[in-house]
Amino acid sequence: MRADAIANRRRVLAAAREVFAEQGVEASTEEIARRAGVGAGTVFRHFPTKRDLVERALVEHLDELAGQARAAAASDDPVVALRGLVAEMAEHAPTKIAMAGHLLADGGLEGSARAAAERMGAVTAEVLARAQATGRIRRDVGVAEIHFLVRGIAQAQAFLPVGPEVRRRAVEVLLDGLRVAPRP
Amino acid sequence: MRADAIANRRRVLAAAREVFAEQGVEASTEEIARRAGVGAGTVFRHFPTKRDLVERALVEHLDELAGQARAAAASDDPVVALRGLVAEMAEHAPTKIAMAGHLLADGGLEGSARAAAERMGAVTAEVLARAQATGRIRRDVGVAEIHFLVRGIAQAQAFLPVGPEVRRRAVEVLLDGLRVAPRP
DNA sequence: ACCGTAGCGGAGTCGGCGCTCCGTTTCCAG
DNA sequence: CTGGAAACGGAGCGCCGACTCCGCTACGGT
Repeated sequence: MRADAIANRRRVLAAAREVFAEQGVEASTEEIARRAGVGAGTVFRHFPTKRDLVERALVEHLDELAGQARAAAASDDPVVALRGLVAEMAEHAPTKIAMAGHLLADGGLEGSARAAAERMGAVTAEVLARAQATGRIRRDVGVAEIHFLVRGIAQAQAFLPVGPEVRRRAVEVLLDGLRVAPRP
Repeated sequence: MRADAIANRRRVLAAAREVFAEQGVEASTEEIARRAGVGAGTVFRHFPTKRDLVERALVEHLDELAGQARAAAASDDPVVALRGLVAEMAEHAPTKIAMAGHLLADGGLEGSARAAAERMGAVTAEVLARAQATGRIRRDVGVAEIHFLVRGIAQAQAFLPVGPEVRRRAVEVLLDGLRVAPRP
């Protein structure tokens, strides 16, 4: 592969992530081409369908998130790690969610996207298990519930942007709900 | 207005709600016309733009929800009423959310849709205030946080359908988080 | 430096959807 | 019953976005 082709591919992917974050997955391919400084043809040569482009962008997003989560998992207090993971996901997930939604609406997650999602799930599972081992986090929730709740928070902001305090308090409520609850 | 026109209008609106619930707001107007057993022209005579159709469907949805919420508010225990409201919203809101999202992406909520949303907010505020008055629900959350969290749960299911137990547990976590929390 | 070819650009094609137009049908007042 | 207005149906228009095609550009091995 020629050097300029590699560079262009990278620029297209970067532009796509930018545009998807700003305008959602509905953004036109031409806008991405413009942002990347290439022609539409070039975009389609590197990513034959829009789905391929979204999929690749999602994989990069997920892997970055998983990386951050692994870093958070290194924290001494597993409960703090869980809090950090949830807060991080809640803040940065909206774009990712939109992309996953687009793929799901178009044949379901497949191949690399599914693999990346599973890597992410594995990290979450590890952090959650360690937090539960301290006895301070309720044991009747699993990765599914965590992802569900976080996906919710992320999604909710994507639709109707909301002040950072509201989001913070919402995350707080979620985290309190995850503690081992006193049954009144 | 002629009798058949009134009947057709109702059939179109009913079909629209059905189709939006099944396929999302992206569904084509023609599908709605087919389902209603009328021509495309008829749909557009009653609802000059797709936006009008979505808006009208959303208002009906919101008012039904508000009605259910008012019924729940009549419960003896205000905390039970809050639980009922949250559970109800979480289960039936996905379609509503999608419609609101579509309107927002196209100029924001306006007129009747905004009014209906405010009616819904008023009911939520009342239920929440009464629950907080018992001293069992934390006072640092407002309607914004409640709607935010519920919107999240609704949204999350719309994207990636999830078993009813997962949703139930998620709602449970949310509700536990809303209690006055012991600070460990 | 040279030239074969990988790669590029962007005008053009195709399909889908919102919306319009008008000849035809249906309702109902007199 | 009947005339005229109200309402209907669905072919057609215009636009937009995904994707293709091909003449041109410029990279890089020799």
